[in-house]
Amino acid sequence: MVGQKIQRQTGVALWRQIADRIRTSISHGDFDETGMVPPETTLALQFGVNRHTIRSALGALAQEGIVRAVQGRGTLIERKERLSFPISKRTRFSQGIGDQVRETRSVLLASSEEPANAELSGQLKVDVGTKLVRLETLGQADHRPVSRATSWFPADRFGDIAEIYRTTGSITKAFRELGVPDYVRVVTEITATHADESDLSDLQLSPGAIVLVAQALNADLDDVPVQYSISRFAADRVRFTVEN
Amino acid sequence: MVGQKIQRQTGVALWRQIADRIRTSISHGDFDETGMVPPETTLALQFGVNRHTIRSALGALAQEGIVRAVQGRGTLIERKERLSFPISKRTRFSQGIGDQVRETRSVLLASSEEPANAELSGQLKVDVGTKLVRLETLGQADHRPVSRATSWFPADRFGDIAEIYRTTGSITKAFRELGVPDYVRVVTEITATHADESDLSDLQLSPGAIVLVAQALNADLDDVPVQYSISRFAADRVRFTVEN
DNA sequence: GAAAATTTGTCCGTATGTATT
DNA sequence: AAATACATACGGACAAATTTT
Repeated sequence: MVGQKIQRQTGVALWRQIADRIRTSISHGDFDETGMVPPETTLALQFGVNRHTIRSALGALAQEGIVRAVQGRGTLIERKERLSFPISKRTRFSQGIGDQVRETRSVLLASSEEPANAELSGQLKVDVGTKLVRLETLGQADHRPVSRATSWFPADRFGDIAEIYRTTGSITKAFRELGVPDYVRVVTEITATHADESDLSDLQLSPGAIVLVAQALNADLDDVPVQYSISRFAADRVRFTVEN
Repeated sequence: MVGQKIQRQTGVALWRQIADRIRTSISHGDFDETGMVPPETTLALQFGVNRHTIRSALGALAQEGIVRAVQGRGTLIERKERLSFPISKRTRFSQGIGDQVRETRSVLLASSEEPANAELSGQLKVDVGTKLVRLETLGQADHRPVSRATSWFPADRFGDIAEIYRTTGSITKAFRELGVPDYVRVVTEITATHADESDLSDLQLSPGAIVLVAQALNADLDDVPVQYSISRFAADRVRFTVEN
């Protein structure tokens, strides 16, 4: 918690910087002994700001459901979560975090058909204009959203994948039904950026939050690309682990 | 460039959000045809803000050395960088990005000895209190800082690593001189957070920027841990790629 | 070369958000 | 709760430099 100073006049309000730092500390387990955030006056002293500013920060965290202020007692930590997502040859959403949460679920938000543009054709190794199925999905762990993904599949092989996914809630099962018994992760690209508007609503984030973006390519056992996806994770809820 | 809307009253100033988006577009190659950013009036219309707000955003990017405004002509793109860092069994700083830049260099910022705490002892598989060498290093590509790392090594095997690293500028070479001909990446954990004060100065970032944090464990060929490191990368300058 | 159009630079003022006291 | 100071964002107007016509 200590260490870095708060920056003024940077385009990022003090209350937001402090909220981000406290959120990180909570997910880091810094306050696990008491289960509470330090008193507002203590935080104000630590961060070198006025207590009002601390209250703005804690108010934002309360809005996110991370803390709950109780008059006379203090500010209780309601939730601290940072799921670990393994990235490997056999990366799958539900299996990877299955042992960290009670229930994982995938929800189909939307689906459509669209022609491959330059980027998609390059990734999936199809001609530009080839028909693709696009799925918009939401990954949940214990009823809380953790990832929002857009996936593309060649329509000739996987034209019905939306319907199968809707009923099974699993890409792996949908692939199996469509004649792909197994698939492997070819490459994953990881970047980070600020949350955009749809991240905010889909992942239930507060504005200014950070999202980890994973662009992944999956191929069948003959090395033919079957899925290209762009997944966005709430950075303060997940961590990627690459094991070699 | 299009897509997400700009968020108001979120604690993150509009000019900062816009600067982040333009920076991403530049590194994405969106303006490669002209080598210039669109005119301020065009951007103002696109983002739905006043031209002055666009000027604040472009001013921040000019401060970073990414663009340069020329009266009467437009705003020229000076530099577009997003280095790709491969993460694999044989991950090394200089080799991985060697083909993307002309020159890579590592600089030793500081070194010290310290006893292993609970976390470090768990990672390096040594007893708590075991003497470790800590190195603070800065990775540069073409004279621009890209990563800032803190590394720990067991002092019994690598007591002199600081001195050797200072002269060679390479962990790989230092290991070799100290009897470790080769080493492999065991695991890498990736998270993202806001830049802290030392990130800002070491990586020459503007406040509010995002850093990708990679916690890595390296082991020798007998699977004995030799290095645990926490590296911080400017998120808008790098991308991690995991190839399976 | 001259005029027009385009684009960045600077100035004024006003309203709102942020942070402190 | 209120007063104060500063940062942020907007709107308009004009100047200066460059490109286009």
